[in-house]
Amino acid sequence: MNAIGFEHHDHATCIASTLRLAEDNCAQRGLKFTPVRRRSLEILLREHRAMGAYDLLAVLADDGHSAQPPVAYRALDFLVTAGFAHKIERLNAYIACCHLGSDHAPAFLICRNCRAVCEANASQVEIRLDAAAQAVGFVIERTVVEAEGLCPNCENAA
Amino acid sequence: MNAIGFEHHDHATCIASTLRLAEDNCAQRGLKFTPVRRRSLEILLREHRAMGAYDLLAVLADDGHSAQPPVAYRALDFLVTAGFAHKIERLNAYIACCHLGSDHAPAFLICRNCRAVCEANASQVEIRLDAAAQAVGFVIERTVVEAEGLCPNCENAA
DNA sequence: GACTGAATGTTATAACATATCAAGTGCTAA
DNA sequence: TTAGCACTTGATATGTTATAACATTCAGTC
Repeated sequence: MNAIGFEHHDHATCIASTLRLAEDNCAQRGLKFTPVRRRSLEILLREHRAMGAYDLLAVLADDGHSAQPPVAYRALDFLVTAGFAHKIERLNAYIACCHLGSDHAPAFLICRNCRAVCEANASQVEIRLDAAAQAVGFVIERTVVEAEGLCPNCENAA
Repeated sequence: MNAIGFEHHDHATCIASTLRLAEDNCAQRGLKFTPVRRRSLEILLREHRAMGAYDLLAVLADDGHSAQPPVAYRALDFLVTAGFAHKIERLNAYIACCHLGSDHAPAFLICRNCRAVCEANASQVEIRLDAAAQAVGFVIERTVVEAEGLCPNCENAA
């Protein structure tokens, strides 16, 4: 399991390359990467932390887009379904995917202080859970793994 | 990892014994197991599935209790904090704990069709996640593990 | 141009959760 | 015994998250 998320990086490049990846991915799969969807992903990437649907909506509104809730929820639904973003259930918030392109089982480390979110790989966790599920005849379709605590920055500050 | 939840059992006994356990537990720890709190746990135990706060509230109201949201949320907060119930983040709902008394890391198998919830033990999952977190300097305080899919009953019905 | 299906616009409302302040309850220590 | 304190409950209001429902637009295709 590896984890990326609390350290700094070249953000402008990261945004641009991820958007391009998403574009290609949509082209391949015949999905429509419309302006609102593209812009929504860009906003999530720029923030690089969990955003509520209404946070996203506010930014979209500043852009001059229609500012009704369904606009944000539809865009988020598209991004999540396409695998470009994840929902953080614990926060009722959304975050751009760090591993776009690779089929993966995400796990999240969520700082309860600053809301920073780090996406890790949970494939091993999932395998383990899957075995337990099979034992009782349960068929897993999706798994949520979210750990809440303190990130290195907040831990040190405390 | 073991899992209890989709099979039948002696429900009346299960409710009574769990309530007694909770009572004893509160006495030991100096917590107040007030009527609303006791009744809330009893309702959750009786349902034996994830209930929304407003579902609980409706039942409390039928009892003649005050029917304002804070009543339900306070009771649920007490039960969750005391370890007598868990919140299912995926459903924004609450369920009575199956392993009352034992300090445990819960994992849930959630049926997307009938909302049945099975509580499993996720201690091994947690150990694994904890190792990954330490690698990036993250301190885990609580872990949410929720798998969504189809329970045996719904799987067979489909 | 007319049909079709997907995406978007718009209004309204459902569902989930908390802030705040007032009032009651039970303990304890002067 | 009663004054003070901590905690619980009552009540009102409001904040936050999410979706239902229906109208409209738009791109692709026949």
